[in-house]
Amino acid sequence: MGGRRSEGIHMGEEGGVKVHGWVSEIRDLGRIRFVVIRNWREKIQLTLKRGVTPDDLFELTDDLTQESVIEAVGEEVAEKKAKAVDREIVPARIIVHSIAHPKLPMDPNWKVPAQLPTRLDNRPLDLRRPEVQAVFKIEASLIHGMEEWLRENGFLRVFTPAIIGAASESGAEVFRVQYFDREAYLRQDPQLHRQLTIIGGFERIYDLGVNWRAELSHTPRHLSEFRSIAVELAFIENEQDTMRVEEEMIRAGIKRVVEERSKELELLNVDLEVPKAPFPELRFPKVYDILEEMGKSVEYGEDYDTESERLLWQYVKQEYGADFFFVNRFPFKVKPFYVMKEDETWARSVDLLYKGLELSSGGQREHRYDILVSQIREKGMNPKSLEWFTKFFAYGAPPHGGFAVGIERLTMKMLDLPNIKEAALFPRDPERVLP
RNA sequence: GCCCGGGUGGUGUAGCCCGGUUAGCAUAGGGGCCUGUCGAGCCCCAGACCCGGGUUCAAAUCCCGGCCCGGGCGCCA
Repeated sequence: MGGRRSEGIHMGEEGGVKVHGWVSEIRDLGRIRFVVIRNWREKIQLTLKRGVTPDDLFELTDDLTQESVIEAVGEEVAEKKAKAVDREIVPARIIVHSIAHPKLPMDPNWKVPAQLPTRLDNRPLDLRRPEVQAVFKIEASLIHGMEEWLRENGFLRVFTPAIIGAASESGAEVFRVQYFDREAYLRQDPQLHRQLTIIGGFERIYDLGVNWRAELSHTPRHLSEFRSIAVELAFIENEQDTMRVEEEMIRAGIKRVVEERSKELELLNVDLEVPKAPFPELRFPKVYDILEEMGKSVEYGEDYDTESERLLWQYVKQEYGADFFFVNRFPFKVKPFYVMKEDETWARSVDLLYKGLELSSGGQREHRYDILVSQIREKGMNPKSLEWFTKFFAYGAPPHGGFAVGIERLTMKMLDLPNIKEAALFPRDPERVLP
């Protein structure tokens, strides 16, 4: 406290409490007036009575509008009569910080629900809703829990570059940026630099950061800008080691949410449990048989589609009662050059799916220089263009692997949100870069 | 990028198929009444058919184009 903000507040000899917030409702009954304020913890009702409350407080609150920002000092009512609030205060003093324009572009009280585009156009007002704030409180706890687990297990947080001089993988579209007199790109994934950090002798790392994809995706599960928690570890036996880390990290994140966000989960009507480990693992080529049994035909050696992901969830739900599951040993031909092959056809390449949605890709990476370069050729790429990356594998690379979990996707599925944009404060998609 | 669906007061919707009233309702807004409201209540007021073209005596309504939005697919986290 202190400074200009508390000027004009005098607690009085008898003391009192000080509250602040955004005006949620004003109910004027003539001789009595109620002003309900909300902040990110609670709702508080200020009760003003004619003849009891000083007249200047009535005059002050005459001009109040919904969403105005005020502070108040007063006596807390011990036996509050107000039902739908956490506290009731009889104010002795009110400070108005900001009068809101009376015509709001949407209603944070949600008497008339707004559509998602309207909400996102007016996101700062939308964010005032306790249900919306709950999503981000939960997300923060989720990340806290995952980071805590990683640190306790010897992982070091690192920052890898967001601007890269060469498109990091084939496939996903990249955003081009002007980099002095050259062209550069925003990273789609911190993948390759995590590997180079491993080669730099950092044995267990994670990078919590932003990724960009310039895909024209119009779906409820894609963002042009998203965050991932990307883990890489050295001296692994095989891809199973990365899977164990991934499932424990996720369990720790969810455990934290369950422990400290019960109020928010209840508000969102979400019944959350920490998933059991190990997560079920499905493997190619058996995946084709499972899908065949479920009436879905996918050509042997090819990748599956979105519908298959949902069918496989249905399968593991029936067989194991699980929402999280791994799919391992993808065909090498559908995965990037850097994955480690198990044999000629299949790779130690692992996806983690949650409720039928891909949450992460990962697995064991190829660390042997000659094989890595030959895999680049096999992909029809020019080894020269990737030399900036591959050359360091010639100077000592340990066996390693990792994964990158999409944070908004994890949050969305955990809370059964209908759209991933609900899990980003200010989401970016092909149509939206403002606000 | 391809395929579907949709744009009505500030917000959310009815009306559109089957063309013709003052375009209805809720909520927010303005004014009034009310001493315990809590989605407060009651009375009054103001406020809208995405843009352009076409068909027609007449278009929110039918047709074409554009713009915007949502969903499905592909790609991926």
